[in-house]
Amino acid sequence: MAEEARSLNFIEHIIEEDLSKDYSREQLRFRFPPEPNGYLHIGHASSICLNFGLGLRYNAPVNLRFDDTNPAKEEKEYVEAIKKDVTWLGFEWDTECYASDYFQQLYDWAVKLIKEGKAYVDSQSSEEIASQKGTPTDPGKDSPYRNRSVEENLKLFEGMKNGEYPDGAHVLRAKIDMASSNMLMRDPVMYRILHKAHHRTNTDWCIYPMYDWTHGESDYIEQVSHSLCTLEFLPHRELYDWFLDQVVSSDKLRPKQREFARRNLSHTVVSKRKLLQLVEKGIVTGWDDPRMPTISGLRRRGFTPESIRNFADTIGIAKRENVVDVSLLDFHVREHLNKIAPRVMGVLNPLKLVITNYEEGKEEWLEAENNPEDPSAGSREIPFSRELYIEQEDFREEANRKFFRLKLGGEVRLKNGYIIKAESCTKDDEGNIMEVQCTYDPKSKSGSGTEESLRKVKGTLHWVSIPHAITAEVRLYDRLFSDPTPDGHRDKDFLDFVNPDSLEKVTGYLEPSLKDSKIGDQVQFQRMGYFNVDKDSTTEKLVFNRTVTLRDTWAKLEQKS
RNA sequence: UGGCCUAUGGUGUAAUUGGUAACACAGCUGAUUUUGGUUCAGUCGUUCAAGGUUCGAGUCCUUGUAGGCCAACCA
Repeated sequence: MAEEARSLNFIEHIIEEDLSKDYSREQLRFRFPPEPNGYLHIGHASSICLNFGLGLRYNAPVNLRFDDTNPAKEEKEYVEAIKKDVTWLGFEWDTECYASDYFQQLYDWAVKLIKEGKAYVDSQSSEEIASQKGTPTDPGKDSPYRNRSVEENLKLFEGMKNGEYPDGAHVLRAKIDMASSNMLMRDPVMYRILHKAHHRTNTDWCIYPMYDWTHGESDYIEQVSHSLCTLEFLPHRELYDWFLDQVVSSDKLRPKQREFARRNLSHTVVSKRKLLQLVEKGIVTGWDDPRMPTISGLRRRGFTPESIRNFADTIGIAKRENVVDVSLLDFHVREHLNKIAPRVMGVLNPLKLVITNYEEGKEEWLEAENNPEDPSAGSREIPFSRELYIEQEDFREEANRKFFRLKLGGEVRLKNGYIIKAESCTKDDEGNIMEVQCTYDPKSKSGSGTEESLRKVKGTLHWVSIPHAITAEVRLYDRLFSDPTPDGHRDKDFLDFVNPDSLEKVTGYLEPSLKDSKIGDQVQFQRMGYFNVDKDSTTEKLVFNRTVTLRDTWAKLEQKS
């Protein structure tokens, strides 16, 4: 229903047009083609949501294809991590494919090109080849090996395949046009020699196909109808089509490459090289550090698949450059977590509060609803006693009317408990407030229905009973970079913008119901934000991550004044 | 001294394909609220520039401007 109300993005317009002309719905097929050389990040999430979203929309299969043509960089470990991330996001691929499964077919086609005089073995060094390539404004020069005979090419290529030559001795090049205005058409390399074991084919091959030669042909083999990639591949399209021209038969579907702009997120970087630097320099603890923009980092931080999918849907897809504000991602997690996260109370910056007219040693169990957004979530009981913790920020000796919290002589409600009045406070030698003494109105108990309980007081504070509180390590995260576009400055390195305060660890005092929390559990610490239980948690020590704060209009007010 | 892509509020994306510039976020007001949360109501503000075609242009044409991509045996 909602889907029909949504307007189409430009890719969907292309598909609709194809459908109205020469494509049938059954022919639609998509693919998500990561190279297994690193972890997926939020940018990949957009691409995943685009391709799998299209699959869902058109009821078309989507392949997960590993573009594994460079054994120097790729590992099985990444394959597994990628599969886990895609699955976690909530998508199901039709077929798990590997470009390496097509090595033989690709080789056979390459032989065909050689026979047709459309490919040749070049025996120069990569430097020599590069120097002949020309520049975007100057045409290139033909290689001295460009006109080798078919027989010689065939023999050399087979020798390459059979391991008769060392790395770099020869390459196979397509014979296209050294004067093309498109650099990629200047006799691109199709194969290089690489005596390196592959994570799937092991040492079966010592020549490996290049991206351009592999990608379109893989799409063709899998009969992918729309091969979607990012804008920097636009110049590759001409070559993609040229390679396809060499093998396509008229009774099969011919794939189309179309390009969209990659989504950039403010206050973050996504290039693998830069992410790796963050890990290697110890700025973060690993690829799944909750501050990382990797899928695994976001997962650990407490982001939900739904929130990431909604985010991707909202930002959409287009062809212009963009920097999406992270606050939009925050919005989507809050939106989802607001619906599903149970409310609990936890004090992160404690200030002792003593209720002087509350009987010493007495304890009461107060009923608290688990989620006002979801009545079916039920309620639980929380202990109340004479000595409590509240947040330091929730008490001031003096404050103006805008301060809806506790001040001397002022009243406030303790959430799910009683209305209290601050009477006095004690300070240490330096003037720091150490304790607040207050009185409570015994008839004002929440939910008791008495006249006193119905009284409106302006502020409501969360709290925790000191004798009942459990402690936990709470990790408070802030954005990793202080600049919206850390890698967008020519004169400065992105590392110059690392936010030194992106992680703060505090001890939290939590209501005892949290004692049996499991790794991954998500809760809202009322008035503080959404948190989840980190994988570092043990039975002895709970560790919480703050996923995101609550919207905080008070903090904004404070900042202004 | 090249080729190609792009240009819509602070941000991202739309616009029945030439017919009232809309949606979300952010911002600001107010209401509700036992979370300064949520929810609700309202508000702010936009077609890169100049020409042209047309009854009518964000959309088509021309010129300009700005930004991006292209010279890995990476993907």
